[in-house]
Amino acid sequence: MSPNPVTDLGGYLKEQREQAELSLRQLAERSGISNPYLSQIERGLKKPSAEILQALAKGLRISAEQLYVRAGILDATVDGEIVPDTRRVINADPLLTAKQRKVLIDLYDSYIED
Amino acid sequence: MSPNPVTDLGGYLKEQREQAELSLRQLAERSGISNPYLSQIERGLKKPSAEILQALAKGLRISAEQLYVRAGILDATVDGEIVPDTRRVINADPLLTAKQRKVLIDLYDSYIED
DNA sequence: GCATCGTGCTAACTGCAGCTAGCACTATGG
DNA sequence: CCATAGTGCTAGCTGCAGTTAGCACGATGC
Repeated sequence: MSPNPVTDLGGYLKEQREQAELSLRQLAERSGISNPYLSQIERGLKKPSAEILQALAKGLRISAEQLYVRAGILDATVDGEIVPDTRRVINADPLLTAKQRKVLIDLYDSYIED
Repeated sequence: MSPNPVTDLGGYLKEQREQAELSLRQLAERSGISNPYLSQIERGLKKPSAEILQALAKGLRISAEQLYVRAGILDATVDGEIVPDTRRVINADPLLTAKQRKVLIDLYDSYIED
């Protein structure tokens, strides 16, 4: 599935941070937490609360649910969970022209097809 | 949408507990937490972590998501949503890296913003 | 009367999340 | 060569989540 089978929350966070090209301090400031604490979270020395995870998700511009699942406080897709299929949503977006849809879908496919 | 306009987490928990006809100690034991602490949570004196909420949800046989929303660590949104917001779906897609998300979002924005 | 069992609550402690201050290191560049 | 600005990390503290021990009050029952 995922290109990198990261199991731990800290490693996942670090990976996301680096892919977003943010330094520890930058992400910490954007998330409103201290940089030493973020460092400790990434190395698995401290485990953050849901509030912190929410703030980090915001700072990383990703959804909090993902982090909750990683942190083990949300079960991944238990009850008819709505994990919307991105391709379908793009295809159904009325704000896009057919051509734009195709570009986005092609780009998206190039990302997820490893 | 919600049948009962309970605003506070503690009151909501107490309500759920009483509807399940459980005493403080019973729910506390089923959830694996101490009864004084549960008492303080219900009266709003302490605010529980996500782990505790998860345990309480299990003890009450309700979904953790509801409690997370009450606790303000999850945005209510999702299930009532009719037309999913493309930007959000892209941002929440676990198959994408942060960088890829950014590219897609930027491209998407360039399409719809004009 | 007084055991005793159930209810929820208070008091007081422990552990750890999350903080501030500051260190060590590597560029840059004057 | 030293300044200074960036990186991540360690040390040490504070606040509060969550604990155990035990209190006060009502029911039941002998």
